[in-house]
Amino acid sequence: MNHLEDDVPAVGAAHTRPRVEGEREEQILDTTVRLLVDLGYDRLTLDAVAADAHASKATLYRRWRGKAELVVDAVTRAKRCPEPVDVDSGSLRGDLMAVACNAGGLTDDVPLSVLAGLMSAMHHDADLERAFRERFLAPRIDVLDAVFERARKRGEIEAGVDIQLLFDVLPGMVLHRRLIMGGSVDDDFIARIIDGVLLPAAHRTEPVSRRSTTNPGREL
Amino acid sequence: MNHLEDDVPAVGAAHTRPRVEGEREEQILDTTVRLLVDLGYDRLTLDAVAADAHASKATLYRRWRGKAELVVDAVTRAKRCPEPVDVDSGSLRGDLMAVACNAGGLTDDVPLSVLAGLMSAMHHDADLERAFRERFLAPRIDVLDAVFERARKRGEIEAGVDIQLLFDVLPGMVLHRRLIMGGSVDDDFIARIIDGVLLPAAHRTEPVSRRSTTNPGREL
Amino acid sequence: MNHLEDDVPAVGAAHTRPRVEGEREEQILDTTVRLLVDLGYDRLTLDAVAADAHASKATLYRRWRGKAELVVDAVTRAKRCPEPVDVDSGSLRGDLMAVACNAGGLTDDVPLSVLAGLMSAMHHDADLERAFRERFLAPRIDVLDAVFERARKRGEIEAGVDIQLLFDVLPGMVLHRRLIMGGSVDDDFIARIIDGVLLPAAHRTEPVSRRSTTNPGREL
Amino acid sequence: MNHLEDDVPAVGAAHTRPRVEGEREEQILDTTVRLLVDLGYDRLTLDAVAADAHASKATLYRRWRGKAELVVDAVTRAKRCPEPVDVDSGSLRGDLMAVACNAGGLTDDVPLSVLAGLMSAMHHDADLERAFRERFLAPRIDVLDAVFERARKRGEIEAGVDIQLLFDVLPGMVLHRRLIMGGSVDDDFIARIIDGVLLPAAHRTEPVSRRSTTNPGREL
DNA sequence: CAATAAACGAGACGGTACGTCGAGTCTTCCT
DNA sequence: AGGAAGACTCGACGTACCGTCTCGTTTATTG
Repeated sequence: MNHLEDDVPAVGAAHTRPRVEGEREEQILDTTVRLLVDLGYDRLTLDAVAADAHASKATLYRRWRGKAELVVDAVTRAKRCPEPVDVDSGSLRGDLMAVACNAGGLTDDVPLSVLAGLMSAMHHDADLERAFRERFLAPRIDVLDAVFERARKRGEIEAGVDIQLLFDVLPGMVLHRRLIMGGSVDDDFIARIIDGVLLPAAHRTEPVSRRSTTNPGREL
Repeated sequence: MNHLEDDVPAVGAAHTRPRVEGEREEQILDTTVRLLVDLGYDRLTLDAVAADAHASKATLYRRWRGKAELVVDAVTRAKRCPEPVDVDSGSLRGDLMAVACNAGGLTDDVPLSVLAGLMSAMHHDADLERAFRERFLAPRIDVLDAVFERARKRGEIEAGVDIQLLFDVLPGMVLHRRLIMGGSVDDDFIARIIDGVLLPAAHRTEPVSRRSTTNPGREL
Repeated sequence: MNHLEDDVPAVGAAHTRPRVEGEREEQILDTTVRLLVDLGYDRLTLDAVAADAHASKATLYRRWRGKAELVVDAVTRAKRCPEPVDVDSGSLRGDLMAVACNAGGLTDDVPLSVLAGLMSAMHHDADLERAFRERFLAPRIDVLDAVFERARKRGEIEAGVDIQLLFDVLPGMVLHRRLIMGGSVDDDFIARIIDGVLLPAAHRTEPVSRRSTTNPGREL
Repeated sequence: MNHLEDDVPAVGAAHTRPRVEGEREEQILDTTVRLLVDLGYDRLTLDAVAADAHASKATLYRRWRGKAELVVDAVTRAKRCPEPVDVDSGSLRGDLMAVACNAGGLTDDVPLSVLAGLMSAMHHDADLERAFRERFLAPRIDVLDAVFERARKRGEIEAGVDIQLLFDVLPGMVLHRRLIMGGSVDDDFIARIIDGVLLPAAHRTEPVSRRSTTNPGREL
């Protein structure tokens, strides 16, 4: 799966006919995202993308390995699907709110519902999973990692706290609320997660004892 | 879609020929689960189920509206897919461990990968979503609700804590770890979630201050 | 295929519930003929017959071996499908007209279009072919044979004429006109066949010479 | 149903890949005819044709509306199903023998058994009937018409004789003998029809008297 | 006159073919 | 030279019908 790597330089583009270098590719990706929003992942067909983007299916398969890769690329690179941006607000809470609620964050509708469609495909397609991980996940992971690292340096995270564990809290809860429980996720819900779950876990002074599982008594 | 509703108990059962009432239906569901584990949701075909269960496709479509419904029913009712059981261990921690790690809990492989396959289908099929919600989700939600309610009565959950928020923590983080991050989830990971995130959020004595932010929005 | 033989005595029939003896059987056959006329042979389904006649499919298959046999029996025995009757009018021409144009003759619509449907099935089903031959064909052949035999005795058929050959003329031409050419067949057409083809062939005084096939000269 | 009309000649033909234009189509038709001979019309399945011709069912349904249309086209155009040829032998008898006994004539096995299978379908499908009539029937009718016309000009057909009536004699009697009576038809039988029935009807000098009937109807 | 066995309606079942649709590959034609 | 157009193979889909089967009921005949 090396199709997704060759990010064409987009050489100023032709004047009359939009070749598939850069400009043309974005049109296809935008079409894909638009159809994706309208139809959902599994009702999206490559024939529809081809017809709608006035592209040939051969062109699509020349650039992308298949539906899943195209969608990953579309969700990653399309104009309306911005990259997450890391903003140093000076506090862990502010950083998390910024990451989660800005464009490219967890409150966006498109990536989440697309995620649902890709999940099953990823399980059986290593290339797709790698592409998804590298192109969609990695930037988001990097941003969140940076946020937690800054917080650790600021002393906002207690010493014994496992940052890897904190990592799953925000995206995991949002995912569950949206995809499983079918609820809506807005900035307020994000704030409640941060204030009610994440920060308490980051701040806890006395580590919870793990003495016994069956009859731990009252103090845990 | 009322196929999933008519749960014919068929306790008396036929003596000679195993009609699809009860016994036969379970065979089909078990076959479905087996193929599901082997192939995954999207590589599962109804032709394969029919052939493997020595059933006719017509029979499958007579009972279930399609692949998604069959899978929901299979994951819900097949013998190897047990219902979650609520065990009162005497403590919130013990209850959560029991709920998450026992059969039918969050560490089972089958339901999670199936979940991934169903998610996209659910978005466009209200009947399927309802069936999934009522048959798969509801019992699990009920158990978790009961666990939290007992904990609240025991005083294990602080007064101002939003239990609805705590609800998403465990399944959400497991979901994220398994489906998005691709990690494995074992009892230890569950324990770390409970001890490191959930219980601190339930216990927190002083609400986290909200003064330290550069971009607080409207006092969120 | 012995189902078609047991022509039930129809013992006065019951008073309340119409068993499949005699009376009930005729209802089914009549339903069959009605649907046959409406739908044609290949669009007729046994489910439809069963539903329409308020009979069980099991009942149908208990009496008849399948669709083809049922249809043969229906066309043969239904009230609206009378047997051909042999009338001695005193002349070959009169007899032929009577046989062809009366009820049960060649101008009836039902048997001919049903014939079309049965033909292909007969080729691969010896039982069906036998049933068709014995029940539908035999009585018609017998009548026609009798007609020609009487004509021969009367001297209406020349000495050297092959009666077996004459036999095919009338039904064959009607069949061709109706099924292949798509034309309609009425009494006048029958008369033209008889007068223009059959009787000349029966009367011919000088047998046609068979000298040469490629260059026979003018006289043949 | 215009699939059967666009007879792409594709004389130039591709040099590398045999598209379905022309060459590929013929392969499918030949496969169809071969299976048709082996299995008969009603045991022929499009799945078998597709598998045997290494074609996709989608391709079959893209070109033909269904089994019946495919078969009509196959019987009409396949290499082993030649068109009837009109040979002027100099006499009516010679012409008829040539038409009936040569390739594409009435003694061929394929068309007749196929005919039986198509008949019922034609009754309910106007498109199919039209296609069959135009593609299969028309050339055969034309040839026979030409034969009779030449005979009329030669004076081999008496003045008052209805040629349209003569038309049905040969194919009708063959049809009846083959499909209904289940007999075999060889060149000798054809000759007997011609000599014993058709030519006497064409030659008759004195119209058959109509006085000898007890039930003459309205002077028919 | 009740008990019993046969025959019934209803309709689910396994099987097979149907006709449709989407994925991914390939060729032709056009710019 | 490279893209649009679209036909191709493959295979799963969901539907329809056939002929078989079981169920529970009704009927006609026995004990």
